[in-house]
Amino acid sequence: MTIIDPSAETLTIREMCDTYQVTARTLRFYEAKELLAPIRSRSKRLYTKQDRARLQLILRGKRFGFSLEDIRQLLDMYNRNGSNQAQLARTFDLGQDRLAQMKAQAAELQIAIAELEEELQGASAALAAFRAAAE
Amino acid sequence: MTIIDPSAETLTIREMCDTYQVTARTLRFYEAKELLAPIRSRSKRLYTKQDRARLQLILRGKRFGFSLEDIRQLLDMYNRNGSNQAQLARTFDLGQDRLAQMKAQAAELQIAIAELEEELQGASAALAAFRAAAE
DNA sequence: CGTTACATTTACGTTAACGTCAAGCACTCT
DNA sequence: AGAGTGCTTGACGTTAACGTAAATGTAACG
Repeated sequence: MTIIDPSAETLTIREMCDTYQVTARTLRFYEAKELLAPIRSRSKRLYTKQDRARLQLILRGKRFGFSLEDIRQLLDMYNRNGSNQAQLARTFDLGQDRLAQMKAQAAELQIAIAELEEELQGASAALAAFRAAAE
Repeated sequence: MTIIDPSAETLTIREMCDTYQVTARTLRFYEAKELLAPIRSRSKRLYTKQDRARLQLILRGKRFGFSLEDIRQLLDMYNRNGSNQAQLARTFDLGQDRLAQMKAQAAELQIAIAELEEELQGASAALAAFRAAAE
């Protein structure tokens, strides 16, 4: 028999919005894209702990510029959804590719940071000269 | 005979496309957005060495997810366009902010890389188990 | 039972960064 | 002169990730 679990730590859509700084539209949009699947209590959405974990992963993915479609596929891996070997192998490969991309991006980013710092050195010197002249 | 224009320090739009792997539409689009300003030889665009340098900066900026509008502002800094102190100071601040953002992004990226690597460890182990069972 | 306060669905609007025609010059070769 | 090619300027189309508005539902409060 299925117990309804009164201690259900579920959040309403509004509580989710406040907690994670997203709009209700965003949550429904993610659901439409099959990134989330909250339970429904008579036409209302209820977000479980798993839903919240998924949302956090989604938001983290977005911070790195991954598309929602990318994220949807990555979520499968994080969930070890790959119940069969072929599926698991595919998501594994996908993760490998992504990892390589991220490392490349990190390397480029380091270079860009160094270059920008150098630029700012020059700008800083120019500013100092200006201020000295304004004396 | 066709003169090859020995002093040709300029490239046509097509040569630019081939050299930098962008479409003509893209180059015209950047021009409309005031990121580029090639000279015109009787209704035709000619790209100078400076134009090419700018394009390279644009493309590099894009690789890091900067918007074209962001890039347009950064170009001002790279060009030391800030002929007056106020302008220079503003672009300098803009660069500072950008640098901070990039460093934060780099830090987050490192964390994400570590996490993803860990995930892949698990997935790899699961795959190995599968293959062993298939023996 | 009416009002207030959110929820939900449906659907059109928005922005960025181009893609994709369409129609017309301007050459150059034949 | 005619044909072909490349370049030009519109101008509408496209995708992602939501925003925003309208119409409707429902739950709790007094």
